[in-house]
Amino acid sequence: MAQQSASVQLLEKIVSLAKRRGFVFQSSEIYGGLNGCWDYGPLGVEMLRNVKEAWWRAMTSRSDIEGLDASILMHPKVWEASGHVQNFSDPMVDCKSCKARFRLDHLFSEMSEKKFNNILKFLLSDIRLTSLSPDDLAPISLFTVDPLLFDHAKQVDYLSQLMDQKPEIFDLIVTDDLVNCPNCGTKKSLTSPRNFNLMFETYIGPVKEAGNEIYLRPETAQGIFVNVLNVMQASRQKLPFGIAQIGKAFRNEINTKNFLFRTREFEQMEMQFFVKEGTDEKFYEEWRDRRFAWWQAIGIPKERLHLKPHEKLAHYAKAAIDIEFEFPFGFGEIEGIHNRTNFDLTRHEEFSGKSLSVHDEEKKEKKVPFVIETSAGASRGFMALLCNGYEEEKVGDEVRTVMRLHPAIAPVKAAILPLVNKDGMQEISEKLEQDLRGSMKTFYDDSGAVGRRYRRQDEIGTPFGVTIDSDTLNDQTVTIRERDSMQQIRLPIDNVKGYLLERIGFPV
RNA sequence: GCGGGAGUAACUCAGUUGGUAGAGUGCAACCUUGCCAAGGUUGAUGUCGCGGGUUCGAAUCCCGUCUCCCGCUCCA
Repeated sequence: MAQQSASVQLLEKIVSLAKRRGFVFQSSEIYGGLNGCWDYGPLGVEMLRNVKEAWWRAMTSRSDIEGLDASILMHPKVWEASGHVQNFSDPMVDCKSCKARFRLDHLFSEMSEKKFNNILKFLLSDIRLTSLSPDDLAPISLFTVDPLLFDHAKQVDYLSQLMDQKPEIFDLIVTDDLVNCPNCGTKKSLTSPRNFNLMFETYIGPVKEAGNEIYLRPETAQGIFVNVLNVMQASRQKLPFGIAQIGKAFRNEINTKNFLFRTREFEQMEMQFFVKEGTDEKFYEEWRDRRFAWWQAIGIPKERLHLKPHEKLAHYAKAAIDIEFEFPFGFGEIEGIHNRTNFDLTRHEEFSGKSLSVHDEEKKEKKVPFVIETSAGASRGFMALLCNGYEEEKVGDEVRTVMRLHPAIAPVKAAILPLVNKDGMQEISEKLEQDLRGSMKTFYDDSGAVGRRYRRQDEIGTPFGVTIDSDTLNDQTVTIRERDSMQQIRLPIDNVKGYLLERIGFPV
């Protein structure tokens, strides 16, 4: 077997630690697991809650952002309006010979121009194409007649759409040898285009029958859009203002991958900021910078973050940029900032028949607001923080595994440790732990050597160790040992709570 | 979905031509220790991923299947 790369080993170490120490378990493990699904264990759930809490505070501590928690199941028309029914599915074809699978539009965009043009000619001339109307063919003939209108990408899109709707046309092209498998080159081996819908479908009500299909939301944003006027009126907000929401979303990915990074069920932290048209670009830049700074505030160094603008924009977006984190497998998106324009609200107006425009007092007109979206992955952010924090550090001749988490993010804030188990040190420690417990997540441990206990805490990212020793018995002071530096300071036991609370606060 | 690798204790992994399941770490208890995982004693933990098959007998051979990792593919 080829030697595993260091990055693979690193990810496996993190996964192993996550399991061993109770951050993340595989879903349904005793049944052999479920592909791409993970459970958060005792430490993981604390940490995930901290990530979400940090985000929630950063958002809703502002006077111009309100919170919301919309339901996962929504009216099916929402997903028609959002474009997911149409765009969230890709027509795919398989090669019956080599079993490779291709997206239909990729098939067209990657073939030679000559071959592509042959297909266009075929469509315009073949008399067997009875299901194609003159309207269907008009865009193609337009492209063919006028070279100025010849836009390859547009034609590819158009052809893909056409053949998605009328797969029998694609079959004819295959039969006539106008397209073969780009992978193995076999002729007449491609299947009809089939739709792969990435939305999870289920049924509302106990009876599974046509007409009551419903989707699990593939993104949380739409719950915000359909509620924009409710929130605005209830909270008496004016433009510009935002709505923040944290919740699960579901995508039936073809492949899951890379631990928590690509899963079918994931949690988003989204804030949609509604602005007047014309101010959208300013707010887009402002939120991009603010969000980029936030990830740094919760402990990710700038060097491990990238801002990556989208080259191809989604159907709804005017501008889009990803914040990427340097995972062991490479840079991957942890948040997207999009200028969604007025696309979503306008579409919901069309599909619902209800006005979603907002009255502008200054201009005396009603207009549909523009939307700047910040959409962060809670699960991905969680994983990024684990990967970022994990470090094997040389201390003397030994290796110390330490999880460098921001104190606000760390699942356990302080470990309370009697240096040894005698002279009443345990009793004092237990009393201190009781006292701190109401204010922060603590852990009491009196087993084995103190060094071992420190190291155990290092591995789960506990930022502080409070040790009760023989001096405590005389002068009521304790030592506080800091995780990253391993340095200790001495404090009166009565000041411990105040000191810790100050250090573990959430960044704003 | 295709191809490659893997799955044995909580973790990392041994396990010979098929013959009663192993190590290290960890965990628990007690002792020792008195500030950075290394001392002593004792102890617990296994559907050998799952399901079939071959066999007197399967962790081991065969078939199927699930999961994880890698590469394609996919990721509006």
